[in-house]
Amino acid sequence: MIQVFDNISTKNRVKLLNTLESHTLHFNKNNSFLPYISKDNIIGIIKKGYAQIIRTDHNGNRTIIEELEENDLFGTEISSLKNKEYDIIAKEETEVIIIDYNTIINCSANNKSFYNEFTKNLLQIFTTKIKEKNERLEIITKKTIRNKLLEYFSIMSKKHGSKHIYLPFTFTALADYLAIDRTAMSRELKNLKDEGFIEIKNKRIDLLYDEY
Amino acid sequence: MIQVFDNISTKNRVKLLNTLESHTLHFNKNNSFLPYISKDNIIGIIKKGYAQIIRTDHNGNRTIIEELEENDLFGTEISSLKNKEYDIIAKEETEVIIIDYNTIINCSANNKSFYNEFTKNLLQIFTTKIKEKNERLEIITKKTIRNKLLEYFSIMSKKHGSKHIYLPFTFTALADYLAIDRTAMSRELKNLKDEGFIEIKNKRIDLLYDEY
DNA sequence: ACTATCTTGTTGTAATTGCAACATTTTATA
DNA sequence: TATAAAATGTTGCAATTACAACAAGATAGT
Repeated sequence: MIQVFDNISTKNRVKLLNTLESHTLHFNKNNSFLPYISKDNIIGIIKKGYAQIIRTDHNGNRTIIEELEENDLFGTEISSLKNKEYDIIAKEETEVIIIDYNTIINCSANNKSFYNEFTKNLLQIFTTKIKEKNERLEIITKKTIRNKLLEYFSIMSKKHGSKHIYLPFTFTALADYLAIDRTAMSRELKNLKDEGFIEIKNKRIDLLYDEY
Repeated sequence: MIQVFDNISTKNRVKLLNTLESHTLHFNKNNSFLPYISKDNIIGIIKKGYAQIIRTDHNGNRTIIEELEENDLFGTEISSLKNKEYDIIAKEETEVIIIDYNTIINCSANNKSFYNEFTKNLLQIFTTKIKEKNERLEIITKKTIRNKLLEYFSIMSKKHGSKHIYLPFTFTALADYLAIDRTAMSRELKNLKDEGFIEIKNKRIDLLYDEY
């Protein structure tokens, strides 16, 4: 997977960050980014450390929306950043690079290769993000829990070319991803097992059918 | 809203399209694009005309996913293009520019301003797309029809700074957008009216509450 | 202006789902 | 390793929702 600074030398990275008038913030464990990010239209890059985008709904339930590791990018969920439900929390000592999105767009460094590499990298990262969101929409727009699960299985199965699906996260997180109640999902998974469509061993789901 | 060829002169546009080894396809009314697009990893631009991305579900119900007008872009819903449920249909005489996505990324025209403008335009278009998808996810992940509607109203209201919302499409299309049954939505809209939360006049919805 | 097609509103009903409450197990962390 | 926190599985039940089947109104195409 492409990352923001791919094909940009360490030396040029410094030049790039100067050109883009970036600044770096430091956060200690469990500190929130948001109070220190004034503008909404920014891109953040995790320079070092590890953070999480957290959402707290009106019932007080907290969900991890995204895990941010070194070189990961945040801020494209732009409409979300000013949304009071969201917060970004450093889970360890973390350094963050903040760049004004308008500077990226209006910057006149078109003749610098490091700048053009950077925008190309962004382009690819964004393309991937769009694909991921399409995928999730594809799944969530199915009307029943069963069909959401089957669509999810189908996509995962195609992606890895296998009928053995290894859940990349917990079942609780899967329910969040599918935007359904965890216990209702649990019930439906049991139904699928009982009807002989799937088998579940820990985080591995085996598909026992050919097509759906 | 930014378009793909903004800030690129007609002359440079020709150079750009050569550099990117693009080719142009012509379609008559009601013709499908897909049989003529071999690769999956492409970007299409509507040069002239008008087309629709259509989805046909397993029940045979057809939904318009997106309307494509001059200079509009398709193909970022990349995972969708090879999905058999989807089709793109010319609704009138239409010309389409096809560009291999890999050519855009691997192209070595970094020194050409028209190329850099183009990638910057793409960047902005993609950012907008990501925002739109986030917005929809934000809405669809709400658990009840009522909350989906209220979230939609809230976003539309903020976006236009008004409590008068003008539906940009039909109620049928709104139900599709929210991924809910149309008649169930209709019932819930009636409830919201009866409880004094909203008023509806044609395609205009007035919000009678302050916050939700 | 006529006709076919699309949109909208309504209602009954069965099926699906969210929620609450709980017991267990697993995983983190002091 | 002890203890707290998070994940999992289960079940009953009330609330929500999809679906089917209409009727009536609006819109578009010829």
